[in-house]
Amino acid sequence: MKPTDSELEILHVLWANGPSTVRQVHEKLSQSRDIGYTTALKLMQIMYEKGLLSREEDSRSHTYTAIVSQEDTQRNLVDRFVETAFRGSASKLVMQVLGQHKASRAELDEIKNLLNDLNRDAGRSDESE
Amino acid sequence: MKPTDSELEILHVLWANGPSTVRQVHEKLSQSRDIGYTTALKLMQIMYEKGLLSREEDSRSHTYTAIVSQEDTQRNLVDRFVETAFRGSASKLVMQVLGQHKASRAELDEIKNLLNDLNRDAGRSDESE
DNA sequence: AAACATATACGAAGCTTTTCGTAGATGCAA
DNA sequence: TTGCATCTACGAAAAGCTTCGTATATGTTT
Repeated sequence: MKPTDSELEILHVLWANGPSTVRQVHEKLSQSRDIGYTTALKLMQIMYEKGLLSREEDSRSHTYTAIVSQEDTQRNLVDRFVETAFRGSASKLVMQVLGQHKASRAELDEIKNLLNDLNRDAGRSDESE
Repeated sequence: MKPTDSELEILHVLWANGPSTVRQVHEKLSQSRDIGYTTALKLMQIMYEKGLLSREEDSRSHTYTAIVSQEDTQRNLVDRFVETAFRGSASKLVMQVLGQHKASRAELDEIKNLLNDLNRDAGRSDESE
């Protein structure tokens, strides 16, 4: 189930802040763009119907929680994106991202470390061919 | 101008094969999914109106060409994607992609080389802060 | 020339996404 | 208890995407 861009905004708020009411989510969203309260409400209701969110009915308002995890969601999104935008070539995507976005040295080091591990694995499987 | 998923399919065909008629594009698309001829035609007409494609009117049919380059398009898509899916963190995206997709040793080496260059740059700008 | 194959143009239906207005319920305050 | 603030529910409009049917033009074949 692919969340839309608006739904993704809401998921990010819930992932960052944990279970929240519509009001809380709306306040966060308002910081970065113009959006009506009932718009946020409607979005979250739809996401509830879709099974993206769960909710607990408190006395007056509802508290919503993201059911889908950030990890799973991002993995799915990446899969689709690699497919549609890069015809399945993940390494092309990586090259593109690294080329056009700045990263701190710490981040680059982190990526390098991961890369070293992967390189060992690739080496192993290459030898077996 | 963000191409839709369907439009991206067509762009990929044109990028790979060069200027093509609707029939040629439709035949390529048919290999991977069910799509009517007039559907492909309509999509390409819309893309022409949007300025994504140019066309040359031959005697009987039209020959379409991608106006937007693959590089520019992918750069734009990556920008949007980093923003919406990873809240602007390009390195998170890279880590995610590297973790979940296999790459050959050659590809990994290529990425590593790029990374070394970037690391030098990051080092330089770090020192100036 | 008549019939046929194949091209484009066009309109429109069906769906999804985003947005908001309005109505009705409910807790709280005066 | 009456009214105010605030909540949910609901409907619906506007826009964009995808799809295809039908009409019409135009080469090609017989």
